[in-house]
Amino acid sequence: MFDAQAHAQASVTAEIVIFTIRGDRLAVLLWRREREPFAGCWGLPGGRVRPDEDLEHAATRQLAEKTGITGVYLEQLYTFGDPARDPRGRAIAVSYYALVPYNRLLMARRSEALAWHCVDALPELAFDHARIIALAQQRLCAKLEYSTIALQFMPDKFTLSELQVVYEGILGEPLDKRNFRKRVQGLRCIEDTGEQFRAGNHRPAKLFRLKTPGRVEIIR
Amino acid sequence: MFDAQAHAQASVTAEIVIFTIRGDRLAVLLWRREREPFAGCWGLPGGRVRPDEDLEHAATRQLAEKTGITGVYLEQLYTFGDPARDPRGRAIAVSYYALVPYNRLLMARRSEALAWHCVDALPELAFDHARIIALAQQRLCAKLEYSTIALQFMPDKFTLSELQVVYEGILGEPLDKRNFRKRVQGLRCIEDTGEQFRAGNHRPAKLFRLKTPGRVEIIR
DNA sequence: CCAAAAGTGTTCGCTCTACACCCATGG
DNA sequence: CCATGGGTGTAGAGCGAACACTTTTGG
Repeated sequence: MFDAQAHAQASVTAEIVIFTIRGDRLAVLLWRREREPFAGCWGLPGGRVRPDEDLEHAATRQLAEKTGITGVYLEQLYTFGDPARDPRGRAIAVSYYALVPYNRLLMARRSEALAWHCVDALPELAFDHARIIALAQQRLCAKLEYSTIALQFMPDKFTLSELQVVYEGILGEPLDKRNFRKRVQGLRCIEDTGEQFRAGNHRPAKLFRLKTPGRVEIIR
Repeated sequence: MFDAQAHAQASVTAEIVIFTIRGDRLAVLLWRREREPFAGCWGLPGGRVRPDEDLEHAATRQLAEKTGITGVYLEQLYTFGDPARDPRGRAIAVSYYALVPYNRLLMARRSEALAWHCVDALPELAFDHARIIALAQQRLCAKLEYSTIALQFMPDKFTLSELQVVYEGILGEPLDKRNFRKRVQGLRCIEDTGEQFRAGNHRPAKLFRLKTPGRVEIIR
């Protein structure tokens, strides 16, 4: 192993920014800390990377252990290593972000300590987690423009109006319905299921599905 | 400090992919390893992050110590943490990439152990460094499209033809001269110095400079 | 028949692309 | 005067933005 004297070894954690669309707004799943430091404060779900574990595996595991969520889109975001970011000592945070379909808000592992917070009304956050969330939001917003990442928020079947709400929730601005439909149908990533969705006193909507569910395409 | 028993602490290194344009091709600066593992093999310049040092500081320092290069564009790339990536034990590599103007190929710290290698003719590389370089190249190529990052390869004064060679070297394909000039001048990031550059039996070229040297703009 | 959301095409302006010739200089 | 790279404009195509009415359903 390495010589621990010459260079202090660091604690490495995986921290996960878990996004969903709640109602019509982008939200993140936060975890209320019980222990010091920042006891009682909200922070990102996350924890130590195990000695023989890949970083992405650690992120997937933290996601599953803390929230019960599995099988969702996950991508590495950035690594934070300011020596002062953790008062206990040197801690490297490898951050990830995950996108959760909005029909999975009911978590397997319900907990008082977990709650969704709208990104434009966040509480005080532990460590540098506010900065991590801000960066994740920025990245997500940028990826909307040149990839099909937003489709990862959708359940198995969804309507085009629902998809439009997702785009609008992330971008924070309204989109033109006709142009939006032309664009997403032009991506050739979704297909009509033939089924319809009735919801109220109005014309039913066609239900669509992803052609290749897990896949995120780079476009343009 | 953290409990070192419960979770083994990891060695954290900063590894730097240093790009330049040599001739008309994209090249990376590699370092011939003297010690095991991978002795005699080429690898990325890099080394341990110090106990009280920010990650970006570590990358800047490694760059300066190993190559003498300072004051260049540097950006975090990705963090690699496969438990098997270093045969000595757990090692987290926070990778960065740097862009060096091509008139700085003469390094302050010349060394037999350092050499530029064209990205499409790389030798066998230590650890997972081939993968790191491939990712850096992909990122650089993507950033050409939506930012002014290529200007970071330019010296204080440069001609539009030189700039075009840089774009072509990164993209690996020829560009139309007139369209290229229209595009880069439309960015409003460079200005005519009024000076000229004479180089041979032909019309001299106008010299341009960056309006705001360190700045990289996101475009489109 | 009324309210509510679903669904659908066309026009215009702009941007991107393709393309060829004259200019300034050194030898 | 010849060779060499520097410098310049225009036309056509494709793409994105703006914009309003008809359809289907439940009550």
